[in-house]
Amino acid sequence: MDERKKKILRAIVDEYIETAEPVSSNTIVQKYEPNISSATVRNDMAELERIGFIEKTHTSSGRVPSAKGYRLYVDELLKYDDISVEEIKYIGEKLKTKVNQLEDLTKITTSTISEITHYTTVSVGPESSKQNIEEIKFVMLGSRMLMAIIVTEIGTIKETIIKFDEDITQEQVNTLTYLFNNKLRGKPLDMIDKPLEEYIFNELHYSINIIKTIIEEIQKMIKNDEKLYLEGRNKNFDLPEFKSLDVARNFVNVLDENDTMLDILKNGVANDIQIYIGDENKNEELKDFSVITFKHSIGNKDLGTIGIIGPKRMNYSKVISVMKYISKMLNDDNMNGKE
Amino acid sequence: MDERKKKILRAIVDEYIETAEPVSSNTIVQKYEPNISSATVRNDMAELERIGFIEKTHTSSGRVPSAKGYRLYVDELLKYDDISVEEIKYIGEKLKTKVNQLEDLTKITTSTISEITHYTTVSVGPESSKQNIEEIKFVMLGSRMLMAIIVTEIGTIKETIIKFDEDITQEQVNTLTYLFNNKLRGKPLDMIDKPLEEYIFNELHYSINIIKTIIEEIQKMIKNDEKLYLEGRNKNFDLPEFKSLDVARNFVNVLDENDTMLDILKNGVANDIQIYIGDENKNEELKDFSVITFKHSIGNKDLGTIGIIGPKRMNYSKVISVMKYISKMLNDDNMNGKE
DNA sequence: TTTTAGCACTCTTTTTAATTGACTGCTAAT
DNA sequence: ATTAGCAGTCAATTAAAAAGAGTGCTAAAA
Repeated sequence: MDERKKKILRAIVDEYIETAEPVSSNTIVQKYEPNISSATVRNDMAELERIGFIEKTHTSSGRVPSAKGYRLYVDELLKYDDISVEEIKYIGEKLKTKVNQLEDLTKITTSTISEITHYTTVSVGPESSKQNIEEIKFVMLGSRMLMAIIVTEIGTIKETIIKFDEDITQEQVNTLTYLFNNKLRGKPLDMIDKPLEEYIFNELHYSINIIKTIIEEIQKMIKNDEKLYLEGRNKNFDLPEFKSLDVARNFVNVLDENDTMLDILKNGVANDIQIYIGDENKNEELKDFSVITFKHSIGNKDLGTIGIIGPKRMNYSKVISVMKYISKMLNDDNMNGKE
Repeated sequence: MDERKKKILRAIVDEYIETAEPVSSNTIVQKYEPNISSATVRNDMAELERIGFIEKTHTSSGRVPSAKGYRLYVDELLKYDDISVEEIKYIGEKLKTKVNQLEDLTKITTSTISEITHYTTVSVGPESSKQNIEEIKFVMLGSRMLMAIIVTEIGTIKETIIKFDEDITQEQVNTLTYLFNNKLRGKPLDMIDKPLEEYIFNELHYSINIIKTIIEEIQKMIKNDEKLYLEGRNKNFDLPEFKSLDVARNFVNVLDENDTMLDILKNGVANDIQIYIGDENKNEELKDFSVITFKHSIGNKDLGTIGIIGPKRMNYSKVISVMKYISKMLNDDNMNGKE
């Protein structure tokens, strides 16, 4: 494929991303390649169509990129520096926000990306159950109520309120705290399970209900933690592809049964951007969308994975530029700043 | 206004709520009043229009209810028992869910209402800043990190993580705990303010930064608590009125600048249902919608306010029935069950 | 050999006109 | 007081015509 055809393909994708309308040979000449004639463009377009990079919607329409076309565009034709000074400033402001919790940073990052790219953005925090426990604290909030606080080795804090049907004493709480820490320090969160319940019960012979409740509530909290965080849900509704009821419905469905998105996000590879275009998504309902995921981190602390979902003609250049830039910022800040 | 006219008006509103189409005299005869002729209905409709309860969309169209018509319908023509056995069952199931936090109960109630009525539902918890403090606990999570836990007199628990730029000792934390409790027990949450900061500083002469940070973070948490909780945002999009771009846009806007909804919810009167039909809403953007709010409670514990927003032709009967029923359930449960 | 002007052809979109259908309001009869 | 029946109105639907935006191909020019 010669250089001119590549330029034309890029022009077609760029134009289609901008307008969502099939691109005609004339448009290419006027906006991208003023030195060749539309007939020449037409010849090249015929060839590009033959080898499968572009398609027609009907006999006499302009061309739209095919899945293969988008793929080539993303892999070879794209420069990732599509970010303005204003945007850099804005990102800087947002990332300055002081957060007390790693999760909050992920949320801020998520909403920043959504605001700049205008696409729906989802995220999950770092996988809770694999994190190692540094310390567990139990704080009595009443004779039948406890708060469990777990500090992990990477510094995240998880807490939950636990209520009992019977009284518990400070002394019991102290013993429980000692025993939990003794057994769990340095171990991953998913060590809090049924066998642990039996172990603790055998050691203490306290009311099995209290021990059971504690373990169950902590498990519930860990599971709750893996919830999808979602920002900019309705941003997409302005897009022309959402005039199709089918497309809109699929979109809403995919976000609702959030297992789908969770699966995709969990597939992320550390510090690597993954791009799934249309059919490349495993889920049938995503066939009209592209998903870009990025598992971000500070140093080697996993920060969870962010995913952007938009139409196949999403602005790949902008999205990927912003992701790369934010990732860089997070790591730079870490180098200069706080511990 | 005679009995027959009232029946016809009710029929028109009911029919319009169901179909969203102007109601013709023939429809009334066929579905509601088989023993009178359509000409008679037409005569009555002309009169109902003259006195302002119904309107035409054009010369030869059927009638739709006017704001005044809805008002009469809601005030006088409606029975509030529009709830099926399945729905009662479903509500029962949902309300059985064990919760550790009052806020979670509000969330469950909110989502239940949204699921049954198919309308977008919003809620706020009980006004935090007026709640009285029962106890404050500070738990050290590291030499520069603290968790503040506040238990209020009505039993809600609020907690936040606080990070410092300098070290703090367990002894300092103990003193702070004593001082905070001494000063604040029995006082409302909004007593945690600038004057308190000065008082504590004068007593202790600890690093002003630490004291300042603690107070600010707690204030931030309290403020955060007043966030709108929103369920079923896109339920409305299937309704025919949302085909109008203007209506859809207004709806999205109102929910986004959530101050509007917060204001409305805060206007609630304990255990009373408020209904705002179309123009009765203060906010211009709500002119095509109706909002129904209900400030619910268990015994005399305020549980916050729930609001339902839907088209003017919303199913008032169902919405209000469900609200009343849930309110009853909550209070009955409380009588029989747990403390 | 590559590029281009030009024209016929195709398909969609827009515009216009004609028809149908759902109502009401009124009049005259019951 | 009610109702049958019919003329009149407007919106919605259907049909037909015109306009417009493209392409592909051919033959000439570079």
